Amino acid sequence: MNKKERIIEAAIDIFRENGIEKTPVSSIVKRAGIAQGTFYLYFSSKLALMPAIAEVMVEKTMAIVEKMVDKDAQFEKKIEQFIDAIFLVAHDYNEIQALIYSGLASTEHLKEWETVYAPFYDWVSNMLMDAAEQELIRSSIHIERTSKLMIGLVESAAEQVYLYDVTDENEVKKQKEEVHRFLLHALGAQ
Amino acid sequence: MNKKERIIEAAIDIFRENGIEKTPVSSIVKRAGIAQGTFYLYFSSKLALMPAIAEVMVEKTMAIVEKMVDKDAQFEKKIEQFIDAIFLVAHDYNEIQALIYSGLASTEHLKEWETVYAPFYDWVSNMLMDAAEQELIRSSIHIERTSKLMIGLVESAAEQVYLYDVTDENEVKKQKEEVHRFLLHALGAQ
Amino acid sequence: MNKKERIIEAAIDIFRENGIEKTPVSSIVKRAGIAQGTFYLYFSSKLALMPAIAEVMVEKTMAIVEKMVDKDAQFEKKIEQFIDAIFLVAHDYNEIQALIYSGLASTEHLKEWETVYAPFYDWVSNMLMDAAEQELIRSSIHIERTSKLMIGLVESAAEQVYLYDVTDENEVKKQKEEVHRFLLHALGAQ
Amino acid sequence: MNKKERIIEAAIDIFRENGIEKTPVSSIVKRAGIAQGTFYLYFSSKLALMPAIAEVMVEKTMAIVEKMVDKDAQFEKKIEQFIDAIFLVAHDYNEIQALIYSGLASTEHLKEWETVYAPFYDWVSNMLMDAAEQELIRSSIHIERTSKLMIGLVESAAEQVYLYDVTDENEVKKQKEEVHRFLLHALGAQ
DNA sequence: TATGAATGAGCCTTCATTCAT
DNA sequence: GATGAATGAAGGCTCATTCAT
Repeated sequence: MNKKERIIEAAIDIFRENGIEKTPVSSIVKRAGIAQGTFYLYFSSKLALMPAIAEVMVEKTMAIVEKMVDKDAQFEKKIEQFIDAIFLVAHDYNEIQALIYSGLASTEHLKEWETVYAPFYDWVSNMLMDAAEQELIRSSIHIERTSKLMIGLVESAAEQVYLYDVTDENEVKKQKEEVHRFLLHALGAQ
Repeated sequence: MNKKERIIEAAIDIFRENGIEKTPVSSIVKRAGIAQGTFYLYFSSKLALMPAIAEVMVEKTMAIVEKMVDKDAQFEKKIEQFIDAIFLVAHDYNEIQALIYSGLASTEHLKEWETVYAPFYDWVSNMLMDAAEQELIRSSIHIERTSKLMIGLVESAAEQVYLYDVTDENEVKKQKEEVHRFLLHALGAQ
Repeated sequence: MNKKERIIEAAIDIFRENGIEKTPVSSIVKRAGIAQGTFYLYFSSKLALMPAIAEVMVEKTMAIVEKMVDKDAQFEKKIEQFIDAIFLVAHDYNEIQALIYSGLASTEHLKEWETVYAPFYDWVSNMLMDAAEQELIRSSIHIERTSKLMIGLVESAAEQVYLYDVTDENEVKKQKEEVHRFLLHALGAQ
Repeated sequence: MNKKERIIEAAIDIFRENGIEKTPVSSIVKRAGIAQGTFYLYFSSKLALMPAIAEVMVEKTMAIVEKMVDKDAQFEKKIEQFIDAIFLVAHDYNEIQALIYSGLASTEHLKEWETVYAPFYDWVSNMLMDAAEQELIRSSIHIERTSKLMIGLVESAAEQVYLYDVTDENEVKKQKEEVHRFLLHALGAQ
């Protein structure tokens, strides 16, 4: 693995453990096994790391979603699998997820983040579009807007569960079911 | 206004302007018009300020929501007003909101935050309960869980709009309408 | 002695030993017997120290000049004493002198430096004016300009001697005499 | 042009723009169009570059002086042209000049610098010697010493003008005239 | 209670220099 | 000779916190 990737992976790891603001560059480079100065060969500043991390996080998220959602399943099932996937990501990348959506990172990179997120929004949009063509969801839906609402809903639901160290699996299951029902009704799925 | 309140108000003001991590205690006390050392008479550390801020923020949020949502309006209208209120709060307290939900503040205070948020969840729960009693929403709803989902949905929708400096009022209006439709369907409102 | 003065004196001392660019703030504060952070209570940056140092240096220079130049001596004698004084200062504050005239310090403070130097220029101007009134020097002299030339001449002469670690006292004496003759002729002194 | 020369020229250029201490080796090599490591094939350190620069600077200075001072002109005219030349150099190479005379560069290379400057001192000495032989200047002059005084005088006069961003051409002209008169009298030129 | 000068640990960043290719 | 990625020591500066008054 090249140095740049090692920096990003190391940063994600430590950010998950200690939070972002509390993580000095020195920790990142130590974990990455490189010298302090090397960091700045690849990123102009600590902040410039963020878009790269967001990108990797989106890739990870999409990989999990694509793996868990069965292309050929029924729509209801797909939604269930989608929820499972998002909850899994939220569970594993609690801190990072929070960062990415919180906008706490410098506003200078916000524009880049939209670009970075585009593929994920597109993926959900496509799923909705298929459903719309098959008339499985209500016709009044604006696909792009709704795809974002859907992602926001499920992610915030997952965060609510995991942010407070919920370890009761049953509680998680019930939350997922509630989201599932909520979402299916929202989409007007029969 | 006593010193403690002045500290909190000053902190909220500057956090909105400069972000939280970039706001030193020295700025807060300057704005509050007190001495540096005085801060520590009221808060044991900079971090200990956060729950107090969250509390005030929730109070502000509830004040706005209660003011904007007409108790006697029809359910659909109430939902619309609720969305308007949350969007307004998100617009004015972008950065703070982000903090509160992101859990970026020390995990030590997370428990307190749940307590702090309780009244807001209760308020929404009550609104849903009324609607449930009048059979205005589907019976399969779990009130408490759904109240959180609802808040999460609307807040994330608002953030998606305001995070990226959207100034196009028409765009905001469309987003609100989409959320409205989405939410009414989710609740099974006739 | 208060902290600000201690910083300035410490800085002058270490600058003389190690040069300016090679002196870290940490050395200055250690010598001054204060904490690193305290430095920044009195000077906004390392560079902001320079005008204060220049001021102290000018004060030191003027103190020596005023002490060594006998108000009631004859003009020729006064010039001799003036040269002695400048050579003494140059000998003791080699490095600092170099700094002050080299303009290596940030151009941002150059304007302040002119102000700082003003009293020294004035002092020499007054000496020349007295001589002019008594018709001891040529009438074609522009007092202000010439006072600066005179200072520049003597200081550069002293630097030429001391910059290269000249320890031969006889050599120094001859240089002084040459400057004396050069200067008296330049001024058209009879 | 070979690499060594390219390094020197590049260094002089950037030093003039940004100052010496603020110029990293990386900038020099970039401007010179060579690799970072290549620098150290020609100079053992950044500091070792200084004598080479001084040498080139002296060459440039002498080239300008020799070009501007008319060998066959009258002595008074020659002095005027000499002053013009030094002012021109000071104007163009402000920062570098300062370095060279300030001794701020490592004292380890000071000896070399004297050698480097020798030809310039010799040139002025020769001019004075010619004048002395023709009895155009006072006989009490010690040629070598006076040549250095003369250079010191004119350069400090030029620095005083250009250090403070004087752009008023008339002011510069007056300063030159004052120096001219001052110097002619100092030399006892009829 | 209130003050605010003082502290000093710790962070981000720069940059001269090295060395494997 | 030439390269340029990598190094890591060092420096300027910030800021939460303390404490004598």
